[in-house]
Amino acid sequence: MTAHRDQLDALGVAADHRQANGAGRTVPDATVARLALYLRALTSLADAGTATVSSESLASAAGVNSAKLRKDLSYLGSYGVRGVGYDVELLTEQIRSTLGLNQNRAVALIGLGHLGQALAGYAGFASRGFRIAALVDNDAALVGTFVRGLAVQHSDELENLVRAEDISIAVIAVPASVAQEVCDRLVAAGVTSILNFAPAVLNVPPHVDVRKVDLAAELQILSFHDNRKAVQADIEADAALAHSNGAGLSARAGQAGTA
Amino acid sequence: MTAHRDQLDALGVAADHRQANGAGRTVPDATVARLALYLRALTSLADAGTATVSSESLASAAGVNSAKLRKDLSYLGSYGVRGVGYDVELLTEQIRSTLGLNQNRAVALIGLGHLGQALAGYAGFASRGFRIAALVDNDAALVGTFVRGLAVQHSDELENLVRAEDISIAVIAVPASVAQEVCDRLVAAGVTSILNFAPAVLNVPPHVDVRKVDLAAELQILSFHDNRKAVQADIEADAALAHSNGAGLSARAGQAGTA
DNA sequence: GTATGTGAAATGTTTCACAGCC
DNA sequence: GGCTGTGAAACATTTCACATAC
Repeated sequence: MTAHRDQLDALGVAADHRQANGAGRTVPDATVARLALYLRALTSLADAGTATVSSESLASAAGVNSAKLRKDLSYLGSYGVRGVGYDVELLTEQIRSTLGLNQNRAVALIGLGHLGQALAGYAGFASRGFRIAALVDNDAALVGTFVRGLAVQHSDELENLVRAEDISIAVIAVPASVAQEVCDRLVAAGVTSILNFAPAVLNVPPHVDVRKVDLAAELQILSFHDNRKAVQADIEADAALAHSNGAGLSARAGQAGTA
Repeated sequence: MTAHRDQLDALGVAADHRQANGAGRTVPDATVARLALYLRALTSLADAGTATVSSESLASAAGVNSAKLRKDLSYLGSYGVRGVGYDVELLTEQIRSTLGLNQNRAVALIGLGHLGQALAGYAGFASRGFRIAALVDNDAALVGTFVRGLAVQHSDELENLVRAEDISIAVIAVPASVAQEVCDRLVAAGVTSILNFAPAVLNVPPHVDVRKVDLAAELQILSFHDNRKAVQADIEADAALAHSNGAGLSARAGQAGTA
């Protein structure tokens, strides 16, 4: 679990050189995660013909508060105009450049079950700076079929494809039982960033980044909050009851869903 | 292993609640997000026949460090035995109860495109405490078809289904353009927790929680770090070069930026 | 007047390190 | 001896509030 933080903080020498893309500072992780949101909001503003936007309205379009947005943008540099706001096009360009999206990065997608097919067809990838350059599966029935104009290749070809297309980012959408094996092969072939949809912990060397999306975990987190709301509602009902008739505890504490 | 700032709710919710457990403790959001991971790790330990586990090995199975794991578990109460470790079954039960998973919650899934189909078929939902109780789409070609044994209903039925099944959690997997409308209807029908896969910001009243999964945003975050690694590699190459022949800038790899 | 950019304060999270218990 | 549970320190993020610039 050596993390990025280490790499980010150990930049010392790097500072000067990185100004190639206009950003001289180190950008906090929490900020990086939101830049993608701002980008999406900016794109829809641009589509609507807006040329300039205030931190207040951009923040609301992205679903954050304006102080946070301004702080975030300040890490990229000073691209707003006081009393006016931000130029939509300029800011879009700055964020794209900070995220490294100006190179239309090639991405490999491993696993073409329903989820993989959904990912392959997801318009957002193409429109937001990524080109799916390789589709790989080990199911003979899928190999050779075309998904969005690209042929599915057999997994034997994985290493060749990664090298031929100079792919550094891969998406894993295979069953958990084979995720680590696929991961190892990707890393050996030169992939350095992985987005993992399999519900499994991937072990990788320190120079490789893994982000994971765990669908069931997301629901469980919601469940926690939902449960809390139900319990809270019960407590309030009890309080009201105690007030009105001096009685005590509700018998349904812990059983949710009544509200 | 890797962790950016832990990503768990980097793009997370707009909610700030704390739950009172049976004992009255509060569980931090960052901890809640990890409980789901621990649960998954515990389940596979149980399947492997392990009865007791140390914080060290559970942490490594879940991909976190052991101090964090112990701190997290301490918010639930004191369920370990010093010198020994944690009882797998007991701890599983405690986490399930904290997350409110002991009621097999009914979930509605709206949108049965590829992503929706993948979600409907995702075994993890059923096995991890959720029952998909309603499938809804507005495409006439899909209505009446069966997905995993459950009939797809027309979206006109949305409100009826939510009420009939007493659904409080919904998953939105529709195009961004109709996401807000679907969301409004869900909320009006009584849904209080939403997992949103559409790349759109949803506006909801304060009593409703939204978590979002933005697939393109995840890739963009990886892209940022990948880009940084490439730049770093350039810097090191330059340094080496400067050492060996006193020259300056490398033109290598084309990763650095946007001239 | 208006809206950005940013120090400083408040809040949240992770890590450390060790007392306490088996 | 080994491992949990937890205060306290270190670190990271968010919010506040206002000086600064247009």
